[in-house]
Amino acid sequence: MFSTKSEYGVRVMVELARQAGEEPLPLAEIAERGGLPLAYLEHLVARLRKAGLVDSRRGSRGGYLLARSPTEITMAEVVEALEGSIAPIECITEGADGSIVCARETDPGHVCPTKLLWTRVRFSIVRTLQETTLADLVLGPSLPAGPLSTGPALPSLGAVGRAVSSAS
Amino acid sequence: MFSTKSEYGVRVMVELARQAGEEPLPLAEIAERGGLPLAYLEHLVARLRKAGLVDSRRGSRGGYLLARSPTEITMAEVVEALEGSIAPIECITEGADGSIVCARETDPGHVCPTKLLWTRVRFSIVRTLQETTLADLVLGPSLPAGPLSTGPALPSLGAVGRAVSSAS
DNA sequence: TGATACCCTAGCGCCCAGGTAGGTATTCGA
DNA sequence: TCGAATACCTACCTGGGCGCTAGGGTATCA
Repeated sequence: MFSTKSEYGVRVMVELARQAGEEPLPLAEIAERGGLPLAYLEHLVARLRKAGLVDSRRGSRGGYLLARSPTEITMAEVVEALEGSIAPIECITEGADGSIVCARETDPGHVCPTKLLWTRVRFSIVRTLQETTLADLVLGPSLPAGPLSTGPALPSLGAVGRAVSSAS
Repeated sequence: MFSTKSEYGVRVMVELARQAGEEPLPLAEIAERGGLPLAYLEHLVARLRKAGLVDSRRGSRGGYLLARSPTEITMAEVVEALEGSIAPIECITEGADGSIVCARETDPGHVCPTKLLWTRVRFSIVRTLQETTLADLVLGPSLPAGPLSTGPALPSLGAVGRAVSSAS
């Protein structure tokens, strides 16, 4: 699924959001708070900057700031900046015109029977990422266990064969 | 994202669904039709069999059949059987009781600010996989662009929140 | 009795996520 | 004016896992 690029990158954004309106936050500070490797964060924050999600101030007393209000930054932007693109499976990509392209449908006339599935999955992921803003994460625990948050139940999943084997 | 295990495995299931009710379908036949490596498919179909999704007949004139009707087989079952678990990111797993566990929340009291995001994403993926049955893929293009399909529109946030909360 | 097909275990190569290293450029405070 | 602090850049390394192969064994049918 999503790599640690997204995991770390989102954490960086959350830290910056908590700093909002104040002085720029040095990356070393973020790395220390989260126990994350500084040198690696530099790569990630570079992507965020090129995507226009954060601004930077060089030199002493420098650091990073959000380029916009947390309410105007969606997780879709953040994750796409970090991962490069959002695709549930390799054979599915988004064309320049926004259409979904399946690598298995090279020769026209042959329809990929699984395209419907991956298109649906991709759509639901993108929609969720677009509907979640940075502000949602910062407000975080204040939410009284929101509709999508930590609820224990995934009702029918338990009925789905043996429930997740990897987690103990 | 999902690996080719899911990609190939779902294709195998679709081929079996198309054969439904008839004689068992040899794996070599499936491999040839899809241009997929036979020896690799054997690993995948073994998982599907252990998950109770397909039945097998050994010997000459043998092969594989669906264990149930295509309408009763969800993609959540198929993907979970193939991938082992469904998690958008490594630090998120599903506990035995169905609750979502975040590896970053080891010490109690410390709340992971990104858990909300990954929980939402995971939930939307699982829901989509559960709502899509094997029959949907076999019928394929006959569907008039269902609610989750390729439509460009992005509905409002509130709608999804409530829809999901009712499911739990 | 052979041919067909499922079934199991072991192992291998390549790619890349994840991280390190070392340098340069810019800004601030004293 | 200097040096500390910080962003910014390029190159490199490394382990693990995905995707696949190899080579058997075992059940069933003609």
